[in-house]
Amino acid sequence: MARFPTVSELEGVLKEAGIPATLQRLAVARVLLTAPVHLSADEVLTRVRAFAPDISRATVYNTLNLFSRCGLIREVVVESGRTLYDSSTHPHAHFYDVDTGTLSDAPDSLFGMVGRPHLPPGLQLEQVDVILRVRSAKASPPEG
Amino acid sequence: MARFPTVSELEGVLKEAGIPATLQRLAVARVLLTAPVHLSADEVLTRVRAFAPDISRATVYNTLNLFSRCGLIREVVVESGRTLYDSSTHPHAHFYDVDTGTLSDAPDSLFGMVGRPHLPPGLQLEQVDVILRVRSAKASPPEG
DNA sequence: CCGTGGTTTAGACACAGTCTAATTCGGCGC
DNA sequence: GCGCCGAATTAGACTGTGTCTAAACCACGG
Repeated sequence: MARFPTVSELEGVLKEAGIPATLQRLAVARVLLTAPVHLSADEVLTRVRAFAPDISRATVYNTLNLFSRCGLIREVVVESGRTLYDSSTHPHAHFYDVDTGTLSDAPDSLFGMVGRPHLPPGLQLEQVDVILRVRSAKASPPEG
Repeated sequence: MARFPTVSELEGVLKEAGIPATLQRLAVARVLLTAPVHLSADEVLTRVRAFAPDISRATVYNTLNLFSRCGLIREVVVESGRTLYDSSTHPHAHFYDVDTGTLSDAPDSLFGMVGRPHLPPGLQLEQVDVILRVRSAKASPPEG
């Protein structure tokens, strides 16, 4: 997929994924599916409330898991207790800035290893997570 | 490093890493550094108590963070709220079986992409995490 | 023997995420 | 329009990881 859907296309996107559209789900979709973002569940909740003020935390979590299971978004666990949700589902690596906690997509050139690594028999590949942990590093004073 | 240290070598290993040896730390080291394992903090705590029955949870967490910071072990966050500690610190990819929750080391051939990907300027690479999420899959009934 | 700095400790705490049981919603046959 | 039913949503309790704090402890040097 190349383009992000517009708001009016969201209902179709959910349908196509086999997900009955509800107001709450459309609100989550609007936050996560219409532009490239990396958000925590909590940030999603906050943003979604702009469109659906009464949505509950549980519903956001349910919906995130649902979307993730259906391949509409991608879960990225960057630290223990810190999960981000990525609009982009196509295989790609991530930069994670350990100082700022910022996640960003890495250029495809950094995702070389994938293809189809031959696995031990009986295993089927679900997903490949590649996280390049970086430091934005203003600190490198010694060694001068 | 090729071999895992023996129990009697542990004190030297800690010294070399700049870590004052204590009974508690030696106990943790014994569990994590003398053989290839992938353990959660809780599993470490349980096993450590075989050698140091009165060690506290806080100390185990402190020590795990300390060892990790000093490059003696490696933290692998496999799921939100599930962190495993790996005896092996050399760069390598992991298999994570999402059904059983088992983590295992992948052959080096699967870690092709590394080397030194040229990063955006001002970023310095801390660590590369590659997790191949697999399913042990007894379920593949249709498509027959 | 005492002081000092690092280590350990129990328990409180913070937070992400899940679960449960009850309510609400939305479509459908009547 | 009315009532029904399964699905979706909800509040709030709950769980499990991991951190924090303040006190106790320990080893060592003076």
